[in-house]
Amino acid sequence: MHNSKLRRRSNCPISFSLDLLGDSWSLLIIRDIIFAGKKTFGEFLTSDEGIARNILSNRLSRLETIGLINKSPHPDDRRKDLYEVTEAGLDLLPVLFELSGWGAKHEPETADTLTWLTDVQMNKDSLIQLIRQTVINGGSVFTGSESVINQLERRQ
Amino acid sequence: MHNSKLRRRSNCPISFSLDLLGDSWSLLIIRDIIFAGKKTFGEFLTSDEGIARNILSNRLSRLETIGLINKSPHPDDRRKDLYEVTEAGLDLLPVLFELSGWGAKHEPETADTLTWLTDVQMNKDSLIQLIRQTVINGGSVFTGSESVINQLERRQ
DNA sequence: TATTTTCAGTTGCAATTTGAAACTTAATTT
DNA sequence: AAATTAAGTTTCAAATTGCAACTGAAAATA
Repeated sequence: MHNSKLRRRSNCPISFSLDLLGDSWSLLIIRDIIFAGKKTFGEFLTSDEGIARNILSNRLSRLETIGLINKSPHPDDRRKDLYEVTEAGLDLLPVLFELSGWGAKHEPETADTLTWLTDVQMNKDSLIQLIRQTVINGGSVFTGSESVINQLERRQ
Repeated sequence: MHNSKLRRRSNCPISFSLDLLGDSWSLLIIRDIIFAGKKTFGEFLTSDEGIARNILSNRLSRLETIGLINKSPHPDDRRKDLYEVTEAGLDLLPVLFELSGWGAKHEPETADTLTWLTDVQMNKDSLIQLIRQTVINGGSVFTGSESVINQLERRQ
């Protein structure tokens, strides 16, 4: 609820980003939306990392306050809400890619998930643009018929 | 000392990176070394964000355990140690740049610090390579006579 | 319609982490 | 020899985390 930790520690942009995102869950939620197409509380709960319900609740409202995600009523089920990433949230794509690249390089066991990316013969900016458009249109990188991977396969 | 939190939550490379770096201090230490040329405990303490001594101590030993920094005796003062970034730590440069870019975009007040970067007419990979070499040689981005900014100025 | 199940979130509580300040020990400076 | 500086450690209160049980509303089932 009341949102704590809104004080900027310094005027450094890296520090500012970490003020908002410097914990081990926030970016995973953004990842889940963009890559796995997750949209509801229950879907976030099922991720491998096993976030606790109260932490999830806290992070979702914080991300909403910050303006990285939007919450809206689910059209088909009034118990649920729909969480979607904003443009500002999509601006984190390069951060996610670099974190992913670093992790995959330094713990190769984790690299399987995204070999597709390094395989893709595509300008990085174009790829990011494609992902943005896909997600804006309700899709995601990995899931759904209009997933980014499907689109890329179709193009080949 | 005993280093807790070494269990990987999942096989996702982003999650893995956050297992190691998902807090609000670790990346700031790497930033201080690379950008501000800080090398000693006392220098890290003076950063604007105001890290506490015990947290700093904890993070330095963790970063060393992970292999992102090296610790060695200070040649001129046996009370001090010298902390230097490793190649794996330098691999975080793209992450730092993207976090910086995101922060500067979404909180323009923090952008002053790095306008120099956006101004630089230089291939991004080349810039990163220049920074790596500079830091490997004991320099940093902003400080010292062989700083990256000095080198860039000389080139113009 | 009545009952059961599902869903999102909250609450309570123990364990861990954080943060500030005082303290320790060794080395350097005066 | 005495005072100062440096890197950490210790102590303790406050905040955060994580787990499990609970709640209330809506949906599904019988």
